Amino acid sequence: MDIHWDDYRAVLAVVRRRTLSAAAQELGVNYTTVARRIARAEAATGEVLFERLTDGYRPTEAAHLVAAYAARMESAEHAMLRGLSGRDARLEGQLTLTAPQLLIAHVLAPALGDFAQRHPAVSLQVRAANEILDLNRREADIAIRISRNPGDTLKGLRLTQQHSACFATPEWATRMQQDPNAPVDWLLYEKQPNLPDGVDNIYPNSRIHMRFDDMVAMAGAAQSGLGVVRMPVFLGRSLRGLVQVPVLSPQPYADIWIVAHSDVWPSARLVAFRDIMVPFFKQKRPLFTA
Amino acid sequence: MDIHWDDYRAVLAVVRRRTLSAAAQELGVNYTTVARRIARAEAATGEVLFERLTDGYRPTEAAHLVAAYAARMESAEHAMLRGLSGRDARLEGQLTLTAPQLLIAHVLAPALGDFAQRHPAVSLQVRAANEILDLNRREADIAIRISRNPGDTLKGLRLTQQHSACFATPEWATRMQQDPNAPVDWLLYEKQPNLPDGVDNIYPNSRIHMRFDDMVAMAGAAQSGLGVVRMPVFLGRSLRGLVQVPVLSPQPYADIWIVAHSDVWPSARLVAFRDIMVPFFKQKRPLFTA
DNA sequence: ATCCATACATGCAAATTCGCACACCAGTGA
DNA sequence: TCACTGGTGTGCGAATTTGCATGTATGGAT
Repeated sequence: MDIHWDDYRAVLAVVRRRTLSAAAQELGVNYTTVARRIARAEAATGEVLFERLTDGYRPTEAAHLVAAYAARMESAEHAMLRGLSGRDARLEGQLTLTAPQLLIAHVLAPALGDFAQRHPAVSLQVRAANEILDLNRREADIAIRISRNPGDTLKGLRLTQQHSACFATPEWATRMQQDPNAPVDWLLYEKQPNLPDGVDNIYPNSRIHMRFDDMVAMAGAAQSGLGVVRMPVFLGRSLRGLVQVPVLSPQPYADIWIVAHSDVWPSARLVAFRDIMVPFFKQKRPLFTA
Repeated sequence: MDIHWDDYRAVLAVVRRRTLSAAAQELGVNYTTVARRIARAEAATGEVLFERLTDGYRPTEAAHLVAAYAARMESAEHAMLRGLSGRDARLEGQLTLTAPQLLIAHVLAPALGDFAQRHPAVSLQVRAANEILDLNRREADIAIRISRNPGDTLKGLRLTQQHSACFATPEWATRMQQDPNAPVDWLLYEKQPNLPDGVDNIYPNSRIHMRFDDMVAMAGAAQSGLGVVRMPVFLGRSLRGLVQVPVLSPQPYADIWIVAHSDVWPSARLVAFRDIMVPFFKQKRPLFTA
């Protein structure tokens, strides 16, 4: 058996990324190295794994087979790393947190500072991602998420419930209070593409003014007076220049969870992190609810 | 991620074999290389994986964890290799067969010669093993086995049924025929440690003379006149100087199967091999049954 | 038509990895 | 006691692997 397991990994990377260069970037090596590993893998398996095209490597059926099993090997590796991480009793090294940008900026920051101060040997890496990172693949060790349930293979604690409400500049608020028939411009978030329930009844002249794929941008727009936004109350209350608009009562919003893969959940670093976050959110609860 | 997958493989090998040297042999590299890979794995995982003792490496708990997942990676690799092998349509390269020593020697040989002649580009490797090789791990591609069922994850065809009977030198046969009360010495095979059913009634002066763990040795003993042996009829009929002893009627014996892992089953080489073996055994069937 | 970005192939020098030789240690049997 | 076996650690030169620089091809934008 004269094949390196890392050669399988190269096949997997090229099947995924379709070019040597992209695969090389993924693997953190030079692309010529990837080319050579592919060549070795082909020699060892006795199969042609890729068609060399001018715009990339096109995987053959055999390469897909190899890649499928290499992916299994990779997920075994991830499971191993999670297992090692989970039984790690040291309060040192790295800890990667992912959380929504705005939650970090407006709520979490002091708690993170507290954690860093209490555990100076742990270097905290914060990934303020809009997308959901894959905790299986250890893109982060732990996540704070706004969602209805913690996730599938993940373990989680509910940090707090939340309400949402509608916010805008004081001018909008006054206008809406004085004349429900005045036109109301709404700013909508991509992921919640409809007007809040009941708005049409109370403000019949509502219109959808803009749609955003980004909360920060949308909040900025609201602050500039472009319209009314439904958002979690913690956010509306934290943003300078916004007030809650009347009439529409706050509604339940997705809860805030702290989640991690069950394998890494017991690690000392995560225990320490939760020990700070849970009381922190308990104390901050009024900020999140109406 | 700066760890080589082959380092995991080194950890697995050392956990299995307990010494660097043995692991190195398993991996086909120098033992110093294994030592260095272990060191790298420890650096990468941040865990102490082995206690360096004077008589070997003693795995820590962390090493067992790593090894467990590395074993998963290994079995994924084996599955991959089986998959590649199974879709291989070429009638060239290597084909490893395992079968019981005596079956090869006394029955199979001409069929193997036939195969080699018809498919000269396939180099047939024969492993006449007494133990059962692991087809999952590709210790052989295909096996001919004497057993009651083909096996668990394996696919198989029944080549023939079999009978067993009792054989000895003609002297024994004559003596037993003339005087059922004469003492009869039996040679027993380790795996069938009791006298054949009914023997005590017919030959009340039977005694267990010797036990063997090896069929070849036992057959040789029978040929030298040391006693009576129950064996498959094909074997008794093939061995010079033995005759079937009277009175005891032939009994059903475990069937002969040709088995392979279902992944490799469809490969051209295995198809070709079965295409020779199946008719061969059909034609030879009288040899196996009473 | 030309330029540019992006892809792969290849030759060569640098860096890394590997195997060998030797040193050392512990246990075992003569 | 002493040789011997079977284990590990280390230094050094050889072999392998890697990265860089350069060359070539192709498709799209100007």
